[in-house]
Amino acid sequence: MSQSEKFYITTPIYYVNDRPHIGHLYTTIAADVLARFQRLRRVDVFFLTGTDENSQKNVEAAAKHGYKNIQEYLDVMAATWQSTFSDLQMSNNAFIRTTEKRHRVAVEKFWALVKDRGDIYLGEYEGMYCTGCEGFKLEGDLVDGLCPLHKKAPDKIKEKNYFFRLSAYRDRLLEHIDNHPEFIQPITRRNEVRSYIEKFMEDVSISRDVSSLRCGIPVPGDDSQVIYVWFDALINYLTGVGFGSDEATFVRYWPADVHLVGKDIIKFHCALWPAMLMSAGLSLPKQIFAHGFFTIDGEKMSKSLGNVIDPLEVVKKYGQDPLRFFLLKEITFGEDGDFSLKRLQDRYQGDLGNELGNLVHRTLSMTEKYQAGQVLKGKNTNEQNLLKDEWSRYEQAVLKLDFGGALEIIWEMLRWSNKYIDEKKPWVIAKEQPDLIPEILFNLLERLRHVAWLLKPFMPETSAKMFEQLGIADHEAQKTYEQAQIWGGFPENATIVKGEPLFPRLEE
RNA sequence: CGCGGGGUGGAGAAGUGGCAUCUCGCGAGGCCCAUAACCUCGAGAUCCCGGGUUCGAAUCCCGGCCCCGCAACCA
Repeated sequence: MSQSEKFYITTPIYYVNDRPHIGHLYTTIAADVLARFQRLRRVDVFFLTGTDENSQKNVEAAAKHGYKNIQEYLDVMAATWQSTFSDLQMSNNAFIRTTEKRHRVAVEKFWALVKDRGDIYLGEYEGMYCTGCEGFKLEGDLVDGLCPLHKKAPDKIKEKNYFFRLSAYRDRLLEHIDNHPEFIQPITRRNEVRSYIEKFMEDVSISRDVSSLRCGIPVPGDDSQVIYVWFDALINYLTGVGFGSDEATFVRYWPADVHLVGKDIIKFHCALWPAMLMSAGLSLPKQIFAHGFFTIDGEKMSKSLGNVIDPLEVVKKYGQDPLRFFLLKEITFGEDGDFSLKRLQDRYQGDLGNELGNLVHRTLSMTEKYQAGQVLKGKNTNEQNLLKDEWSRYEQAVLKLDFGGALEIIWEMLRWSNKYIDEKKPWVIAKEQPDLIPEILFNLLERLRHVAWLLKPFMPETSAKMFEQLGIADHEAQKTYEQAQIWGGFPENATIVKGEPLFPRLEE
């Protein structure tokens, strides 16, 4: 927990063939929470996200949107993604685009390392190519030997490609996975990857004929070939921290502490990528954590169904914190789940409005009413630490990426407070034993101070508002993570600023 | 036998060898500081089915049934 400790976290880089939807935000928000949590602990964080621009998909999207110049389209879309993330106050330190010069330099450097190792060879890629799909098909894709989409037989095509000797790393990969249980999480993904490596993994083609691909980084020394998108894309994690351009930064942050990915791309991240790194003689990321996918009201999210949710629309109505809260509380991180605006509404009103917002509001109201807004310490105030092990349980949950569990601990604290008010009945005490009021209110306010701290990574706006309303924003900003945890740290004679309820009821 | 996820009170989920948990909803009561918010109590579950292992299974094993992803935009 010092500045010498570092934490490097990444999200996948996203295709820019469309605008960001709620699923992209899910991954990015999770990474943002971890980044903010580590910063809270004063760890030196590097949080990277970005866009994958050397993809045929993007070329097609550019054409569809009427762009003649692909780069122009990529620039517009990359800007859209960046502004969406910044509108949602993602705290990434950098945003990588794979069409940047520095990335090309990094990829070339990486290619050379792998080539020097002897892991790149020229081979022949033989496949069934459907001209309708403009893509290769596998046996299993075909129905009666025909492309199910275009109802015609694919052409057999032979193409010269460069191959990466992936299979040579089978044993080393399995050994690494077995010796590092934390490497692939959750466990179910580890098993999945393990069996893939053991039974199916083969050498992979890592280039394409330039004539069939109108984008990408040329193979060094062979302009007739373009580097395959995944081989190029994975290297972004190196480029982002300076590989090939800023050695000091690279040495500082690599290897990554966590690659956050969706469950669809684990094979690339857990097999291909580590093997590439082994080949290049670089160290492996410490962990790859795969989250699940969610459906929308029980149905798969898809453009054709028209149920794709624009995060900006949700944020416009509820604010970004409720969205963050919902995604991380409602859906167990690492498993599949379901997103529903109805349940988002329920949680907004229940968990946020009633349990949290109303608690803050009623506590502040009583402080105003009984103590003219002043925070006082009662005689016994500091002698009873009313916290147990919330901070350490919370910390352990976040480190396991059990976001729901971490939030649950905070909500236990809120329920404790609501119950405490009910049992203590300050409105009675105020009349009968007014000298006991300061202690009761202090216990409530102090607990809210802790809650505001714990909410910081999850709901940064709400946390900031709470500190403001409690009248301790400046005071708390001076504290270290360790100081914040000490019971009784609420400054005496602070003046609360009641303000508006945190999560006002919304018209349906 | 392509790969994977899942089936837990009315709804949504957690739990993955030891008294079945949480949220919402429902019923009854309490409270009046508060955003008709808060607190308490209650009803409601053959933990998909059938075998097995075990002192003990929602949890492990075997066999079924059913749902859902991936192979087509899509984290």
